[in-house]
Amino acid sequence: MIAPPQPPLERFAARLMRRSRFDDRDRAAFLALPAQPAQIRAHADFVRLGEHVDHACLVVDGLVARFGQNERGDRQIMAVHIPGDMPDLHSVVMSNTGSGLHALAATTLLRIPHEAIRDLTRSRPAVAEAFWRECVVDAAVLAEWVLNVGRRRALARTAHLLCEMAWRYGAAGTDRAFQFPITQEHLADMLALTAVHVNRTLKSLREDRVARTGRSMVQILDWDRLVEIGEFDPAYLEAGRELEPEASAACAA
Amino acid sequence: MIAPPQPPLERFAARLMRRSRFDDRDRAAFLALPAQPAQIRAHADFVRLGEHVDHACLVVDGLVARFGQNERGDRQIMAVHIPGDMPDLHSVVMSNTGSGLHALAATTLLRIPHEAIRDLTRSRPAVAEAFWRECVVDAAVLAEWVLNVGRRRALARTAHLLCEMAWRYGAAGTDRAFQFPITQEHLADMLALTAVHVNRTLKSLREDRVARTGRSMVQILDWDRLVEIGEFDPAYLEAGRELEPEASAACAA
DNA sequence: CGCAGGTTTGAGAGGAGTCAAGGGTTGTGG
DNA sequence: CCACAACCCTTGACTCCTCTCAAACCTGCG
Repeated sequence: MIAPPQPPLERFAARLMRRSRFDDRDRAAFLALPAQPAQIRAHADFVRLGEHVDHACLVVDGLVARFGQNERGDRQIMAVHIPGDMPDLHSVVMSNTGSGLHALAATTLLRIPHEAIRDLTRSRPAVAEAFWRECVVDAAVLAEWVLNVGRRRALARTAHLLCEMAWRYGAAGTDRAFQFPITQEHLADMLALTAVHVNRTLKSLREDRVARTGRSMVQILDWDRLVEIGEFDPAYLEAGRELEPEASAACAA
Repeated sequence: MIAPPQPPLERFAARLMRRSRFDDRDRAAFLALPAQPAQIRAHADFVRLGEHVDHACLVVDGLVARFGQNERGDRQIMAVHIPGDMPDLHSVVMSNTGSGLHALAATTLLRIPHEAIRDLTRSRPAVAEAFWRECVVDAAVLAEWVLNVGRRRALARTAHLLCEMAWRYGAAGTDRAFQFPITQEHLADMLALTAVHVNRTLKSLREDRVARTGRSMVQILDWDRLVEIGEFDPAYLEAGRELEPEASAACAA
């Protein structure tokens, strides 16, 4: 069941190689990974809470959230994954994580069997290290979320999230915009606020001409102020990038 | 600079092998890791915020917190590490994490150079996978902390933390106790509360005869109620343990 | 056109923060 | 062995950020 190299896998390989060094054989072995495409409709939970999975997925297009919930059913989104991310790469070495995956928008995935990934990492140490590093970068984002949710007020917290997403989409800067098709309810689940309070917070950012959020877009009107309000420092997102130190330092505050 | 096998490393090897499979050569290579002991006094930051490190540490004795802080200087503890843990194993593949390490109590460490760990993982895939898995387990705890801080009230949040620590110390159960030498200030930094509110919350647990906290000990008076209040489910702590499914399931709620 | 889902706004309640003071413990030095 | 200092814990009163409940308003779509 070896599939021919697919463009999304090529893109992910390129992404991995920004942070980790692959030789030609690593790259070839990686691209030989079997992968099965899947379409997920918006607002579907495609991995339920606590479910065991035997494959990891790569986001080709769309937006995916990893979530948990308390006993009252209040959801908490713990991570957001954009195209090029693998939301549950961790499941390769720990198959039951107790969290679920939800499509925030219509999403295209590539499913890759755990078994194939394990075989690959056992034969190619550089690939194993790259996957390890991806998981560690995800954990660094998670750590920043603990800080954000725990020690920042609603306004700073919201601004910080917008900064993070803008940065990850490569859209950091004044008068830039990016696709972010989520409801205020979903934002609330990311920020550990209520939808009502998210609404008021976004209103404040809008009225102060800092950022404007719409149905499916976020427009940044004043990047510097957004960074200042959100206490944003992209170091935690860039830390894995020893390989191209010069890249994307241009739009920093 | 190869050191003779040290007891703490032996203990950590045993711990790794609960979750990951090592053969004799993996184990021998692991035990040959060079390690330098270090004593840290209580309440010292031994890795400052944003500092680059060239070694990872193993907690031999004591208690270590990984922390971040907002611009006001409010600290947020993102992880607590007990003897046998490696608080910054992630730094092997991502050397600048933007968080610091703090000794919550007098602590003995073993420092292991990144270079040695990298050499080991490149030659022994099983060890690389074990380290990857350890990082993923840490990330699972981190994800649970996002949920805890984001979606649980002070009482539940505090109870959940006590449950987690009891479980990790192997002291889960009614009328059991464990060493946990931290101040209410430190608890507040873990729970994203103020010390004053932590105090009131602990008072409530004490008065309801659920748990009693002292200077250096936590006594659990009613494990079942503590689990119920904290909505605690140890699945996220046990998920990495495919190798000994029967172990420590006895004290569950 | 009308419905469903999402957004916006208001009013009131409540959980946690802030400020401040007093009381305990622990450790140290005289 | 006592005394003191430092640190931590405890409690009260008040404030304020965020939640809750509720209603009205969009807006895209069947």
